[in-house]
Amino acid sequence: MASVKYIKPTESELEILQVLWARGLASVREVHEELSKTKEAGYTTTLKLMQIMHEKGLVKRDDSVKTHIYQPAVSREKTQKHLLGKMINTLFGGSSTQLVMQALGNHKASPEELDEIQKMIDNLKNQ
Amino acid sequence: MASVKYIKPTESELEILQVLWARGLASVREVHEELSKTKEAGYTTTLKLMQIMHEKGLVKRDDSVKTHIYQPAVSREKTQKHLLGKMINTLFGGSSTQLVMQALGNHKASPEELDEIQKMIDNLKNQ
DNA sequence: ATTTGTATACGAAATTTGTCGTAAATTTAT
DNA sequence: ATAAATTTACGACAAATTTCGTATACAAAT
Repeated sequence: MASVKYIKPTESELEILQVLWARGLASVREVHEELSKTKEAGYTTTLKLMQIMHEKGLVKRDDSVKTHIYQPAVSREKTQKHLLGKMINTLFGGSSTQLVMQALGNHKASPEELDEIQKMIDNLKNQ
Repeated sequence: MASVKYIKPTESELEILQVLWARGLASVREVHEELSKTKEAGYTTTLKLMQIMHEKGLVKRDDSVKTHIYQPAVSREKTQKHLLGKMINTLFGGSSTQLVMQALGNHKASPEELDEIQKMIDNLKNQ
């Protein structure tokens, strides 16, 4: 059982992963254009970050062509699970309920979304 | 309107804040003892971190006595709100519902807690 | 063929974070 | 009063993160 160590993405790496998760595949240029919308950064900075992410195993890439094509090597769900778990521990005293209440209170959800959550709660109760 | 810039606590700083939030007041020694239960670190490391936190304005302290007494200068709620908001944006594509679903799915909540959440949802709906 | 543009590779610097050793001050114990 | 223990102050270092300049390779355009 070769346990694969979880690699915690940094803040900047998460921004890049966001783009890759949304698009599936992307070149450095494409990722950089996307990030530029909300952030000031040089092209080579993005390039370097993505190269490091490749070394770490956070992304895969096809470098058989001149313009390398990257894709995520870690799933969005697993990353969410890890970081959420950590946040629940270090910020909400281990109580996921506290986190949920805080999230619902501060960040408006639509009635449809609330319905969805309610359904999930019903499911959890009937187990 | 002198806008006060929000200071993002680091991982280690959050651990210290956790202790201070729980106790209200504490000396470096007390914080360090608490942290030692789950973590290996030297006393002066904790001291240094808390001094830096004081410079940053994350904690207040009474240094009129030999053993300085620290207390949090930022509220747990505000810190939760900030970091949660950031996580929703960088990891859940801006959807608090996604985060809530993920949290409920992965981190078991008791029936009582589920009731509590349900009540909150009902409230939000009737607005 | 030469120029222009785009891409990667690489090294290096600046920052941040976490770590700890040592000195100085002060309190407590002998 | 002296020694031992505790505490703060301070500097320095190592690792991680982020940034960018420059060199090199290669493709496309002229």
